[in-house]
Amino acid sequence: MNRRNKEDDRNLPTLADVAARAGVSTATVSRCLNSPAQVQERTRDRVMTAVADLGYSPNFGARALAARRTGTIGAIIPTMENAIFARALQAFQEELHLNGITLLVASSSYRPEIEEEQIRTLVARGADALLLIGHDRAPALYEFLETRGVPVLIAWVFDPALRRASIGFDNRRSMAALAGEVLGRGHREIGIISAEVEGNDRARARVEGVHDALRAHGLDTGRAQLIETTYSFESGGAALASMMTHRTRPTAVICGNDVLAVGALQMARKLGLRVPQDISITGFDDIELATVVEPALTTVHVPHREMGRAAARRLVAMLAGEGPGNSVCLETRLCLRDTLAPPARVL
Amino acid sequence: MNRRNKEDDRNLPTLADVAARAGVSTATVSRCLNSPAQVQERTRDRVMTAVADLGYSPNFGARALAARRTGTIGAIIPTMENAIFARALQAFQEELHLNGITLLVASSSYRPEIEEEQIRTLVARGADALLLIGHDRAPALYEFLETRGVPVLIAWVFDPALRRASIGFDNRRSMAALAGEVLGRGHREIGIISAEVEGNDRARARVEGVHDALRAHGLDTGRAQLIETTYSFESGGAALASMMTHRTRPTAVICGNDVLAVGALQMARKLGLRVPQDISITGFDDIELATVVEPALTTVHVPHREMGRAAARRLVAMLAGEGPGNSVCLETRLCLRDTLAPPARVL
DNA sequence: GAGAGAAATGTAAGCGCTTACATAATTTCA
DNA sequence: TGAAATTATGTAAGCGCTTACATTTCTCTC
Repeated sequence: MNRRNKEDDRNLPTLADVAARAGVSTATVSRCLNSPAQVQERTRDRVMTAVADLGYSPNFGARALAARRTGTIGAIIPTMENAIFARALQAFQEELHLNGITLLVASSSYRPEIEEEQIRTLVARGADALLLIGHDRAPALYEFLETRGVPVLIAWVFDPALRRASIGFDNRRSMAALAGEVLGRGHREIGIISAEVEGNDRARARVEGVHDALRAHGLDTGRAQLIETTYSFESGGAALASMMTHRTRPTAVICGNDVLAVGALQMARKLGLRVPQDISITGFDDIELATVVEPALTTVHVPHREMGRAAARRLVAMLAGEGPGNSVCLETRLCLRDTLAPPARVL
Repeated sequence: MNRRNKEDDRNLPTLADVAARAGVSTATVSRCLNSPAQVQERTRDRVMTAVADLGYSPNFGARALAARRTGTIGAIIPTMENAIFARALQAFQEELHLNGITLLVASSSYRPEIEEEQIRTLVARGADALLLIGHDRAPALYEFLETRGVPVLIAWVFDPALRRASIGFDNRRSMAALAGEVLGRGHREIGIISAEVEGNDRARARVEGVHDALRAHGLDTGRAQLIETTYSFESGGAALASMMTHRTRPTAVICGNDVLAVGALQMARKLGLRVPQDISITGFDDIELATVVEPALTTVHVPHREMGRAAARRLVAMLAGEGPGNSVCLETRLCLRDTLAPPARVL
């Protein structure tokens, strides 16, 4: 037996109330709401009037219980404060909405243990499917999702070697292309400022991309000074400052993302270095910031919005029973702007 | 009778399975999960072992139906692409998570009709409570929420005249303070670039704040040229360009938010105007962009994160049965940086 | 206009949990 | 030591929907 909270004594109308008022069975009302085409127009009108009169709105729990799905999809991203995730998430949500699906959101702050907890939480909260960022996570988690029958789509990465459904871009190849531009301009002393690679396959792939480019130029990967740091302007700045204290100062600093790059850019200025004459700096992502700073940042454009939209469509299809299908690789685009130039002739 | 999707033939363990395995009743299992203190330790251990062995996870619909609450709170914001909303939402979500509550997210794209639809959707999706931005919306919507018994908290604004629970800041007074600084430096030809005020009480209040300041200086409010536009760099730039074609060109342009201000700033540069020597520009919000642009933007700092966190706490309290309580007014802070200076002596 | 087939509607059995109330076990204390 | 008070557990009645299947009603076709 159920009682209602003392302060919640209202009695919301139920399907049965609507049915009674419209003079039909509850099944008919349910059909009016879920597959109107099945119901004769005259009947439907009567029912919809009753719905409106009563101010009826279906009970979510009951519906989810009976239908065995909730019409919600969960997304777990590192943080919404990062514009790229926020932007993709916005597109993702808009597209889900078009399909009558609601978005459950959680964030992991780049912490695997929090992400794991969030995955379990969202599943327990009835997420019919999940969008996750990157492949890196414990196999047990994938097993858990598998046994629960929750379809998962991995975004932000494209790695044909992994068989999971994913939609993203080739972090490694994109970064290699950018690094190729840097090396092609004659830079030999390279610094890399990366997000922490532990549990972050995107960051790792980008670093590897730089290494690929070095190798392609016949250079030793050990030659590039690598600093891993947290995601913020300050960290980017601090990393650059630290690099400049080294015996071999880099002539170009390749950053794992635009935020680190802008932080580095500002620090370079503060240190009296001219960009790009004294030092070149590159980013990754192409957030708005990249074109607002002076000089405009050379970076890699990632179609975040498109990725969010496509991810939503894919998940909807997966829920509709289509198999996971192939992984999708979106194209990135080099944005050669003003922070990259050949190194000064001097040494 | 229910059938499962053909491709979904798994049979997840239920409470009854756990109960059977642990040799207790379903009630005891339920208690172990929801109020463990009520169960003897020995029994609880046995139950938790069974839960782990079976990989049990409660069915969300059933739980929501029986408990008459979902443990989710919905938030509807204009857009996540705006860093200020993303940031507040991130803090909101983190705080909710601490309280075991999951976040449902929807966005309205600043469109009242979409917002209304989203409100109804989130309620139908079982949101136990709602966070909304601003007061402006149809009374029928508030009535709907009232009859459904869904607690609502309004964020981003503080208006003691309205009796709804809210947590925000005084947009009008904050902007009046900033505009006061502008006028105090001798500017008399003022331009205002605002977000569209229709259905946006924050934008309206900010414009009124500028008017307040004008009046306080004994000036006619009609004196300020007002352009309403959409939220983007481009719009801000276009608005500024348009203002500069007027017969009386403003010596200071007060923008409704930082994004418009940065857009205006870049356009000013493009037009060959020096900021702040030829023209002063101010923003509102203090997003990261404000300190990254050159010259750094004079603006109003809004404690977005704090607002998000406090909103979460408040809603949790409301769900716990505490009344709506008083509205909360957070303090903003003037950030006088480099885009504001006295007007050139020439005319 | 009878019979077959299609379309619309009704019947009722769960979905898997929570919790009021009943009952059993344990503790307390005079 | 036994009655009362306290604590732990069990019983079972829903929560409000969806949908398989049964039934009724309509539409053709010959």
